[in-house]
Amino acid sequence: MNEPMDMEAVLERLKEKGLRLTPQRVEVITLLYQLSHPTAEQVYSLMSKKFPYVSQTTVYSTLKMLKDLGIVNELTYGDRSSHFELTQEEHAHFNCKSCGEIYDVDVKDARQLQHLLHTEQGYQVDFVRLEFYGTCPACAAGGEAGTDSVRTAH
Amino acid sequence: MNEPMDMEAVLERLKEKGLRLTPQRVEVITLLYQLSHPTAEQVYSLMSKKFPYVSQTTVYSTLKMLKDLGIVNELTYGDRSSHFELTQEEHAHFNCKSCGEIYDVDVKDARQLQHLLHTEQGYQVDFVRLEFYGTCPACAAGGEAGTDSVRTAH
DNA sequence: TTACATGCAAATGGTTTGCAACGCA
DNA sequence: TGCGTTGCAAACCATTTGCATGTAA
Repeated sequence: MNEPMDMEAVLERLKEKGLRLTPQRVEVITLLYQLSHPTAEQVYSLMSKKFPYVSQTTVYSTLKMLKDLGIVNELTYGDRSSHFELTQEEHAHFNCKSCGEIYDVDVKDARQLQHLLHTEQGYQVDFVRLEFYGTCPACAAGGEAGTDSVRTAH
Repeated sequence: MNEPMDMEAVLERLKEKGLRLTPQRVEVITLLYQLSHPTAEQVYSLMSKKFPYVSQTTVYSTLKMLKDLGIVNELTYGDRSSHFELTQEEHAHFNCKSCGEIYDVDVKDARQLQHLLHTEQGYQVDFVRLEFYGTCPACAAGGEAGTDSVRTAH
């Protein structure tokens, strides 16, 4: 499993960008290293123990800043709130419908992963979600024909 | 590419369940066949042309019913609203960051897909999201130890 | 005549924004 | 002194809910 960049490198990255390493920001980052895919609310709740006067605004803005820098990744599911994780390459998530935990799993061989997850690790896979993000051929061709209009398919 | 079940089969499925084939429901289903991964708002907006007095409530409840029956799949992204599609097996999505379109793509060979998407179809893949849903080994072992508490990881 | 559906309006709740106060560079 | 940062409160907005009305079997 790939590891996220270490915390010192993250703090260094912020300094490079001229961003201040406030106690609140350091604590949000620390919690991201300690927790498994927390929601903003979970980060806020735990921060409140050490910083009673911290605001949700600060937690949200810090998470947004880290996301914009590519340091954290936001995971959205069907439920209301997003989950956050430190960016790592080459991994997938296994979401347990029973306990709700989000597990990081290796994805060296994506094709066989679903099968191997079951036979070797005991995960029962009901559903796989695979999303690609990037630029489509039409847009890459310079068409810049982007529209928000609804298009038919099928 | 796998196709979704045809519309007559969907309507038959509702009848089997004792659900009424109201004009509103038939129109929502029809639009799901005509549109590419629409949001609830897009469905509502287009329905309003044919049914001026349709309510958002009906659109949302119909989409939820279809989702509960496994007929439609809900896709959540970082932006606010969910997108809906008729359920199909063995396919992935390519989300164009330039035009915003969501493309269905084949995923016969998930391992090589990212590479093939680029070399054979011209898609530039920046990011792949792969999510598994199911039951983890601990829960499958009958522990039913599910909690909503935050757990540490890494 | 009863259970299911619809639609209006209000509530919900995660997230964002406006703005004044704060504090490091 | 200036600008980035914080935090309170209000706004935002997709979605859900309460409830009265409508409708089909």
